[in-house]
Amino acid sequence: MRQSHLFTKTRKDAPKDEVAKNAQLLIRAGYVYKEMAGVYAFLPLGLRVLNKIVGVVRDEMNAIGGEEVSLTALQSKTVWEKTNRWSDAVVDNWFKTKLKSGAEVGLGFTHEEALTNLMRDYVHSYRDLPRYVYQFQTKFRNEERAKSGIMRGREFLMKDLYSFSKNAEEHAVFYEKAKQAYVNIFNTLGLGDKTYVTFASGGSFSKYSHEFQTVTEAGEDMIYVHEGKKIAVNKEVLNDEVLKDLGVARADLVEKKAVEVGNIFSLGTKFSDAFELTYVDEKGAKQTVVMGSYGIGPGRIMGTIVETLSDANGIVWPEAVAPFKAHLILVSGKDGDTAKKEADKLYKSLTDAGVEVLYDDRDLRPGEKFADADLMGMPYRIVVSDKTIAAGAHELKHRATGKIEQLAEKDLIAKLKA
RNA sequence: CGGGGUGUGGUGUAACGGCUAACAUGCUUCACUUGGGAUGAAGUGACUCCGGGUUCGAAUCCCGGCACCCCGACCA
Repeated sequence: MRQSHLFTKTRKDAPKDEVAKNAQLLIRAGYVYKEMAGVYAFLPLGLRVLNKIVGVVRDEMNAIGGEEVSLTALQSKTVWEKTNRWSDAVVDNWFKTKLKSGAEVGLGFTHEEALTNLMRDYVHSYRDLPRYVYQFQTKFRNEERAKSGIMRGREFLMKDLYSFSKNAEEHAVFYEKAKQAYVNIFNTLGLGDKTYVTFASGGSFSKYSHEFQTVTEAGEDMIYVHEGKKIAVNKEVLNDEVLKDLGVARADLVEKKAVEVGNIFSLGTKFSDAFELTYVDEKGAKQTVVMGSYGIGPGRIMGTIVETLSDANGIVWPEAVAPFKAHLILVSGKDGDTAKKEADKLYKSLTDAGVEVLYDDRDLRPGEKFADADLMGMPYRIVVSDKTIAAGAHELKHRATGKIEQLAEKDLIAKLKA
């Protein structure tokens, strides 16, 4: 993409009402726009990042047998009354509104009820199970206080998968697969080193649930990390019994601030009981479906990546989520034409080779372009100038390390294609 | 929801109750420049969040509202 075709621009100053680093950088670099507190629009670059994250998550969900759907944001009162979660006394962050008819509807903050209700139409026999159904959907939560930029909003994208299994054993097998899939996701997204499988409260159907917590000062949770085992315990469940279960000593745990980027939860038969989601087994006996839920927030992950990986000059995207792999910078020479022709040519060669390139073809001085490139954070920066032409090699700079390489065109393309 | 704070050109800031609301940046035009947000010139752009009040006079003081930020609580 030619940068001259991008309607967003970078800015030197962050708006004064943003304190969170993720929001400051994402707004300055033109990735997001703040509509109101806790509500952000994704601009062309930001949407590309979000979609990259979604793609990584989708691949892993499909790999463990997920089937993607898209449920509705509008939710009917009657469905939620079956679990008593329509009540404002029980759930205090509903966004509720009314149809013209006067009927009450809510904007979904999660979808256990909706999907369990839906699945009754399709699950009748043991032959229909297990099923793993997921979606990427905008959730609405009327938080009393939005904060931390895009990391805790009132409207946000979430991947939620729900598992429907015949029994606890079958559920447990999938639960472990989902846990591993989440580990894979955070490794691919560049957060693996800082993300810990964290033991948290399990509710009434299992002893523990598992959160995926990424260590960052921008987080809201306090966790106790065991580096050796690469696990952690949420402060809310830290006690002697838990330590014994995990086989760790309190002295080996280090307290850290972290943000919950994903969580997996065994639901047991809580929802299947409420909706009478049952099936008939091989012997003709009626059984209740055993469920689990598995959430992950792509927008929150995007904010977490910015919080944890950016530096003084701006954002540093991991390759898996960068909107473009490379940022091609044209430095106009004295005649203003030679370098442009060369950069145009390289841009075409790279895009023809399938490399995602943002081409800064704007008529600006080099300093401004370099500053923009650092701020926007593509993994690789290529410069084409009279200097590089004279040297007969392209200059490739790694955003994360600052390392600079001189490469012939074919080597450059081969490297970026990889 | 409790507590604290802030609302001034697009953005960041300034202005004692008193001159035509200032500076920087952005944007437009011209010149110059082209490896780290250069330089010069000329322009553009604000009912000082909204509504009331006090005063000869309000960006400034008072009351109400709205918005935003921070701390805490909450986060099924």
